[in-house]
Amino acid sequence: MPKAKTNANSNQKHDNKSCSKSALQAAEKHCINKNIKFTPIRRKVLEILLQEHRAIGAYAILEHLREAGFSSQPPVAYRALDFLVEHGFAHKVERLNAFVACTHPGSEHTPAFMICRQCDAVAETETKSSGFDLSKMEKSSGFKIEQTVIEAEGLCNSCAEIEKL
Amino acid sequence: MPKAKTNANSNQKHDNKSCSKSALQAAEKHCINKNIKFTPIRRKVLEILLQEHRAIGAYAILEHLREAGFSSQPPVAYRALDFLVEHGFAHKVERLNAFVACTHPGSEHTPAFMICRQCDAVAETETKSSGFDLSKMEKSSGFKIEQTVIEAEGLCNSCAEIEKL
DNA sequence: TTAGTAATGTTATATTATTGCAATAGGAGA
DNA sequence: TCTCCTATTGCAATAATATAACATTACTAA
Repeated sequence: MPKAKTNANSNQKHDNKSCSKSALQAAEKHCINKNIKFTPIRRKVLEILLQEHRAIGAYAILEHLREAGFSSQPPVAYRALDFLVEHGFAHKVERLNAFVACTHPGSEHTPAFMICRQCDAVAETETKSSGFDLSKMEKSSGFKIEQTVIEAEGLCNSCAEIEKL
Repeated sequence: MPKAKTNANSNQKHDNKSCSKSALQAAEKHCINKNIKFTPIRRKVLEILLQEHRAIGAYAILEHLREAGFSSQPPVAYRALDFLVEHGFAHKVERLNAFVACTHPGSEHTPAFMICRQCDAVAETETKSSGFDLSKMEKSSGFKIEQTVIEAEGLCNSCAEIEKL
């Protein structure tokens, strides 16, 4: 994160508090069902991502952890993030070397991101519903796809409007 | 580049020497036409990428530069890479934090990459011919796409064959 | 020639990420 | 309960990637 912008998505009205609360509960439930451990650190990191509501770097997460009284050495954040990404509660945005909470965890999906270069908002969409057909690429190349990174950078709706003026 | 593998694409027979020579000449010609400066450093970095024939990190490039008698401070490599990427002679593979020579420079295109996790080969394809329809995503979201990162990770044809045995 | 711009050289430092090992916690079976 | 096993956490060090800032040189156009 080179530039630290104040408030991504400030245009969109959105109740982060309650949204993040229910997302945390959903994650908790999911972990109990799957018998995986949603430890305090992991929970806290997901909470941070949900509150932030945009992509943030591991070291920004560490700051939040320190403020919350957790240990704040880099591996703490990276291990929690690995866990969250592995289990689909968060994604890494490669273009930004940053992490974002998943907007529809639990279900298997191939995420695609739209990153606004102006306000840093990161919107997640389903790959399938965005006109991407990975199977086509697999068939024509013989390459066996296991994971994909699909990220578009540009201007979000609001910022594009502003730029027009 | 965490793992340093010996020889990506060792399966594919390919004459790197002559291929890179003609690619360099093409780049040279293109720069003359467009009146942009293809300086010795920039040329050398492109040559390194072409010879390598896979994605390599900036610091690996710096080693090659040092061996070739060029200055080898990080900015040297990053500036040359910025130039090459900006003018379409190379691409950055975000997933690997590494760079690769473009396989069809000159023409406007939106590249997509297929990265083999086994042999580190990186194959570039055209986004359009791979079943991606970015305009769909733009229309449905109102997001104005300026740049895209499309990278698939998995097993290349050869490595998938080997794994079957 | 000279002034302006682009490119390079160099030092330092920022940012992102991992390794390795010790300490601890929590669960499964004797 | 005890003990073993494994997963998690704590911590120190360092690796890997990338940029900032500024001096110097080279090229270019008036």
